[in-house]
Amino acid sequence: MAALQPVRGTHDLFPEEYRRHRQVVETARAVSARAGYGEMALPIFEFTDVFQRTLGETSDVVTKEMYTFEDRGGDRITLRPEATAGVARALISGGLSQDLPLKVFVSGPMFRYERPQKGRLRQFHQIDIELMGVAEPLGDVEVIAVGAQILEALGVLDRTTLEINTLGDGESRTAFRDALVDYLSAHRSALSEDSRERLDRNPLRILDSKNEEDRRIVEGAPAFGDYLNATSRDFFAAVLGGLDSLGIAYTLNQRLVRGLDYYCHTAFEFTTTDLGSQGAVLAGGRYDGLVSTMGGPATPGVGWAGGIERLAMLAGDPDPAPRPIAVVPIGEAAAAVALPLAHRLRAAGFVAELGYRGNLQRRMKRANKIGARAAVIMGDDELAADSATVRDLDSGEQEQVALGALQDYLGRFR
RNA sequence: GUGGGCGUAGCUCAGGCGGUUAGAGCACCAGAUUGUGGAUCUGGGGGUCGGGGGUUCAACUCCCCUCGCCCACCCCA
Repeated sequence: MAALQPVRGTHDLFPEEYRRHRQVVETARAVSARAGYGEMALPIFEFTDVFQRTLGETSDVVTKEMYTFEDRGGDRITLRPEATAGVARALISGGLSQDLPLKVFVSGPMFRYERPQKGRLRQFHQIDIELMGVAEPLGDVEVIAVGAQILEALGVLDRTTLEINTLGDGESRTAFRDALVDYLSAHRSALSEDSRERLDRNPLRILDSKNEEDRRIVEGAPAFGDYLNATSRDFFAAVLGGLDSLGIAYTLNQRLVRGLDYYCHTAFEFTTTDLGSQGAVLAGGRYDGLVSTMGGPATPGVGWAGGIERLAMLAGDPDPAPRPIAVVPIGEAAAAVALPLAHRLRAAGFVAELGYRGNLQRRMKRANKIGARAAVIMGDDELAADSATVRDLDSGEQEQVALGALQDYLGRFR
């Protein structure tokens, strides 16, 4: 299109819609703060290496989905596709491994170079918490519980399902992966083209295939549970036990997987069926190998990310904005008084709107349109009496009030 | 990246098997109402019919390309 338009997959958020986003972020910030997670800010871009190093063998594919470019100094830069790698990098470069556990809340824009669809933009927004330095299953429980409390506070928990699985520790996962690849290789010719490729690249993902024939084959595949060693089984049992004790409902889903090697133990997603095929609203897991993969000291970690757009679509309307008081002068003498009056009202904590032009009727229409709760009308008559006429725009009743008593009187409209 | 659907006013949409001034509702502006909003009535502004090219005497309409949106696939670190 010739006309000016935003870059594909990006979106303007005007105040009305942005309030829905703020509701999600503010709720998440407040709830996570009660569990001891402090908000931090991260750069919106990093050296490409920061993200690429966390992607391992699948990087060929995933790199194509990153927003990457070369800056003027010739450095390869990537707009962050998620927050976890940035937190891990900050932990390493900030020397924070001396001061664990690290408990942080992050929110803001993320970028992926993908074809947009419902709930999936190129610039999207996430909330995110990370708990680093805690190897105990209690950490997984806390992180999931905070997510559940946020969903509850947003009123969407009952429209989501918590799906959970364990990937076990490294030993278990390797054993399972080998068994799975053996099994699937025997059925290679029957797999879909996509899955034949996955078999080499990211075999666990085949468990999640939407292809019907694939699913038939997957039904006969080895089960993850059979390959878990005692350590892994105990860990998972402890996580589930913690959730049980908190009354957090979950569904075991053995097809819920993560492709990369540093993931281990718990993987979970809060999903919904209300958003088409982009069903995950808040998802995460344990990543004990991440920090060392990036070159830092071995540091366990667990966390999640939630999609703000998706959560905002599910959540109800946010609390309405406070309704303004409209200051309505009639004539120039009154206008000279109205300006400082509106200023004083704002200083006193009122939301005050002073129109910019127009006669009384015009200004009253405007006051109605912006949803003003009351109008403070001032003309020559009121000025002469050092007063203003205050009209309740809901009831239509009005009363003349001395300027000295005005703020007090307007208190009823807060 | 692949496949499908859709682009007409700020918004939601109608329309014409190619024909001269392109419509409605809502929204906006003005007036009825020169010190009173919401309701009603009257009038008004606003469109290169997404963009480019082609066919034609004539294209918003047909054809091709392109951009964008939506849906599914892929991907989901």
